[in-house]
Amino acid sequence: MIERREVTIYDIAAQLNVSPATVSRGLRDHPAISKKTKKKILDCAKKLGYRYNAFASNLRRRKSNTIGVIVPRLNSSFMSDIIAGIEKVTSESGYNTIISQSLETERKEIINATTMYNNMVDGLLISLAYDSKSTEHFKPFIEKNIPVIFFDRVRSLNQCSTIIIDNFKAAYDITTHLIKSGSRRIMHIGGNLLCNVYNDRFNGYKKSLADHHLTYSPEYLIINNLGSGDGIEAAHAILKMPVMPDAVFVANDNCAANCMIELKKNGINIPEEISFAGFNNDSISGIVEPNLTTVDYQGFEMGEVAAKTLIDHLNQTQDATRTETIVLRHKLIIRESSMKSVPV
Amino acid sequence: MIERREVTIYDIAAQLNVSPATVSRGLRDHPAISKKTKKKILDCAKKLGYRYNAFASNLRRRKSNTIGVIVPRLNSSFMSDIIAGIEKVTSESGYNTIISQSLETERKEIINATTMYNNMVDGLLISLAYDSKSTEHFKPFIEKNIPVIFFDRVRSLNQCSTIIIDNFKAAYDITTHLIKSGSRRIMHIGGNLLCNVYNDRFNGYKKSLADHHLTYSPEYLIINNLGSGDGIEAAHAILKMPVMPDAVFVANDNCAANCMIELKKNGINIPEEISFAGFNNDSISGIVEPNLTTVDYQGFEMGEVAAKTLIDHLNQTQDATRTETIVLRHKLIIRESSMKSVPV
DNA sequence: CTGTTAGCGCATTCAA
DNA sequence: TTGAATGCGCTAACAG
Repeated sequence: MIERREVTIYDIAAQLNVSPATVSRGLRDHPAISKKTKKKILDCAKKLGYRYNAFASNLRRRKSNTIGVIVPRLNSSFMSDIIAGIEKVTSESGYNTIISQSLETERKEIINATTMYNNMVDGLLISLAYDSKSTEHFKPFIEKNIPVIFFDRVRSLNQCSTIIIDNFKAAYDITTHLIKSGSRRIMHIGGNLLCNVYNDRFNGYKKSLADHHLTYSPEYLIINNLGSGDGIEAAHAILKMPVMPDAVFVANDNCAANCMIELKKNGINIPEEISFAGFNNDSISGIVEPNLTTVDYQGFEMGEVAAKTLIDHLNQTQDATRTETIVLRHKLIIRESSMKSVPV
Repeated sequence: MIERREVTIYDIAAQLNVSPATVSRGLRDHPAISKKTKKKILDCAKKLGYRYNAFASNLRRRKSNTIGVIVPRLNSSFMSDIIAGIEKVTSESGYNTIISQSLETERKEIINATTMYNNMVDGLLISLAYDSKSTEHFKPFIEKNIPVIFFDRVRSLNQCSTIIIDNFKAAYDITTHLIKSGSRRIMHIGGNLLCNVYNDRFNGYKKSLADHHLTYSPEYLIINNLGSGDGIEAAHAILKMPVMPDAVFVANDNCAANCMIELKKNGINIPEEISFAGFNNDSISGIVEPNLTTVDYQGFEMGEVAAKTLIDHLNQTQDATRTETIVLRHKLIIRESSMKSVPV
């Protein structure tokens, strides 16, 4: 592999008998350069096969013009929407975006955060890993005044804004809906309670039970990773219960759908015997039969808002310490899986 | 915002009365540095709040230690698996990974490729956008001897390896299966035929028809974007046909499931009246009723193989021009959606 | 095992 | 409107 030196602004400058400074300015469309020289420079750059060296520029300017994004996984349509929303805003504002996934482990989250720190992202958008407990890895950012914004899976941290939905209320409402539809023994399948999202959903569920004079029973609680397999396992656990629940509120659609299907396969009538409700309005919720009652919230919008908030922080040279919590709206989608024929 | 100078290896060197070179080496765990000095350096670095400046290093070394990945969308579980596979391999080999999505447009693909080029990725892994026709944006990489590897959605290009599955054969086999199960009027819903993946599937389908003495009829072909909505639209198109097909082979599961459900809602019996087959073995295929016959191929493995191939290219200083085409295995998953009760 | 030295390519201040 | 000069922070010869 022949390692030739890169074509630089010096090469262009030499060709054109101008100074490197002029070339630098011309390339970046600086106002104080005449149209004519600008054109000459651009043409020559193309001719020589010049490529802009982002490292040199970043090193010199001590910033990267890049926003870092860390998410637990990229594989849900919800996350993908969020990222599309983020990218829309950042690219419109002239930022690059680098994305990485923690695969739900704190270990990888820390590595990713460190890499981003060393690559001098101008700001960080993050949705936390399942088992992420520490916030140490964000300290360096905060100390250097690099804004960190949490979305969806958040942790409260001074100096950090957060973008969320009202998981408590959504869970409260969906549980209430199940109760109003005639269910009394309502079970919950949730995720790790260290995670705000699942903790809030769990608490909303409990509160609704309490407000409707139903006793919460820990036997009707399953905490798992909310994957497809977990849904199937949960179904078998339910089948073995001495008294089965008459409704299940699951903290995500994928797990809910898998659990429901497995129960159906085992002869349970949905929703007559057991009603179901999920969360996220994944496309699967409209495919599974009966269609799944769920909570809809807009990932794309969440991404946009997170990115906008970050860019606002970046632009306000002062008052960068202001912290906000933005709560986006959600809505209940009632479908057949929770429509018991039994009247209230 | 107070802009203080960064803590550098010089600061550490000064504190410790050693040379910057020693610090540089100590930090990077160079073998020729005594344990003791190494420890001193690490401690001091921590004390001063030193951060490694990746730009300076990259600038100096003229490489980034980073692999770029461009995919059409991040939102399928299949893509997410691929990326997880890629990340596994690259991170084990000490590379960073930057991911971006083209959102199925050539425009964004070009922008992303250029950004990666300017950020001096050491190699590029790419799955093409739906409407990507040009290959101009890869030329600069090839000229600079930066390996570009295509996976799944590929285009043949000198100097570029490709990782694919045998879409032709998979489609051929699945069509043959539909025929053997008693279907005669087999329809195909596919994606943009500019894309190898969809083109091959279409041709495999046609070939199987021909080999089994069935005539291919363009009226039984729908080309769309294979989204959920497209599946529903296709269902309505089918309902309006003077003679409905008795089987549909769809180029992805999501579209297939949506189409099938919509037909069911309109009173069509699946698979008795119309059999269905999809592609990808998405989780949706095991949820929809009847479960969807499909083609399984391992995204994770594809990601791993793509990344390994790339890293091989990077490591072989010579013979970097060798190009390979790797075909991964796939397998048919036969489920109820294609099990007509009608015997052959 | 450690130090000296000289850039990597660009942006920016100051001067013209 | 342009040029000269300097340094961002690190690494890799080469020389001890």
